[in-house]
Amino acid sequence: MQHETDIYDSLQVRLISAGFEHGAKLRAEVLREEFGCSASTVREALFRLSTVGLVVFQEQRGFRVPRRSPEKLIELTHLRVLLEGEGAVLSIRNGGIAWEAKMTAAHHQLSHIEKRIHGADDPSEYVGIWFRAEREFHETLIAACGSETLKEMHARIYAQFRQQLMVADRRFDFISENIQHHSEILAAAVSGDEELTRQKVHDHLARHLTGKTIEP
Amino acid sequence: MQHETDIYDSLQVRLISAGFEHGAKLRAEVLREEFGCSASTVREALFRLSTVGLVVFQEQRGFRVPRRSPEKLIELTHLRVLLEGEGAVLSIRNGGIAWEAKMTAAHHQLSHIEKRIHGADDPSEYVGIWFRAEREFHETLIAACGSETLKEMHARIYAQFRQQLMVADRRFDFISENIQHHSEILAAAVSGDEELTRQKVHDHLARHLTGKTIEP
DNA sequence: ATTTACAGGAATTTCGAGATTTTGGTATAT
DNA sequence: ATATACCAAAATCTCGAAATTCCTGTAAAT
Repeated sequence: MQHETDIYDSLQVRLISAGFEHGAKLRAEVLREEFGCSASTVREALFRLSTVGLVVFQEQRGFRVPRRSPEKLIELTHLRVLLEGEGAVLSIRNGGIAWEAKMTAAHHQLSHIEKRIHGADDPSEYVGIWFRAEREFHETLIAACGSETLKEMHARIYAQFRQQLMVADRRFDFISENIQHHSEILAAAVSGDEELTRQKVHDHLARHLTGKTIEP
Repeated sequence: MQHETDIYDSLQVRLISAGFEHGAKLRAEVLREEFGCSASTVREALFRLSTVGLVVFQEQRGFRVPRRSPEKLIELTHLRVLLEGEGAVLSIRNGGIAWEAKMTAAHHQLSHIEKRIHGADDPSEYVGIWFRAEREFHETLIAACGSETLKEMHARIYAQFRQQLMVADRRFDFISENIQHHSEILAAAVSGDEELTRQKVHDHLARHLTGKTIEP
């Protein structure tokens, strides 16, 4: 049996991985069929997603996928830099060897995938797997920060960030840059240099701070 | 007619201003009567509040007011310092004269109330009005940061912070300290000294970073 | 005495229909 | 031509009851 929570999760995945058009209307009656449940159940899930920012709710006029906007992406990027930088610094202080090990593991995994994408003819088939690995890497970076609240908040910002970007570039033109970025972040983190880590996190995301990432 | 949103707002207010016991169960059937609506409507509001962190939801076992915990308060304080510091710095850069004017206005209002509390026999009657003024002051501090996302996030953290504290000290023993803090923040902000402002925001909240603010 | 099994009752979750509101199109008036 | 008023279709919101799950206290078994 499908639970409300399953529907919530399922919708969340679709919302951050190009499962819907930007600005599309989300009609509970329609989604109902897909999940084989009643409209009110979908409605509840959508309501929750709206407080998370993945869905826009307007009184008496239903739910929508948020529109893409350069400004929003800039704001989200700014917050990612802030939260991820802070989380990384705290992880450096509290994480110890165990965290460093997890970091290198997560990086190994990610860089393996990124290298394959780099040499692939059709990178688009890697989209899903790359998403997971990249998220895992960034979550590991702040995993030892000691604050569940910070991690939750980061997860939300990350999700909205992804939703805004929505595989802006399926050809992965940025991938070779990214390989470099990720290993620099790893190196800085493991070396224990707090300010350098912050800097590298910033540099990694800097291209989204210009407002030129999204083409209409 | 009462709208779902009204119920949401109403519950939010009660949740952050001692309207419920910590850890109390929130039964939709019970709250239903209070609002004169159906249980499902209350349920939806509670669901939304759960994604905001003001209510804890557990599958198949309903809703609760979050328990008080020193760790949580520390985490929230840490994030407040981070977000409010960042927001203040951005406001300094973007706010201009208009923002400085609003800051002095908000501070004037707040300090007026705080001085009255300082000299009052029974300060508890000022609780509500002080809450509003204090929130207004801190919201104004970041009002010109230019990021709606940051402001939203700060509002959430602030609400959870208040919920944890829940008028921990109704006698306002801290009030004279606070008067000092708030004017130092104002002075630093208006002077345009970014690092000093960050520092003053930190100092203002520092006593909540020790884990000693909440007594069981 | 402690554990397990089994009710009966209480709370939660789901559902679909009815009430309310918005939307879009058509007619009328300025 | 533009604006306003009105109406029907469609979508949203609310409700109370049915279905499901959890909880508590009692009885039986180890």
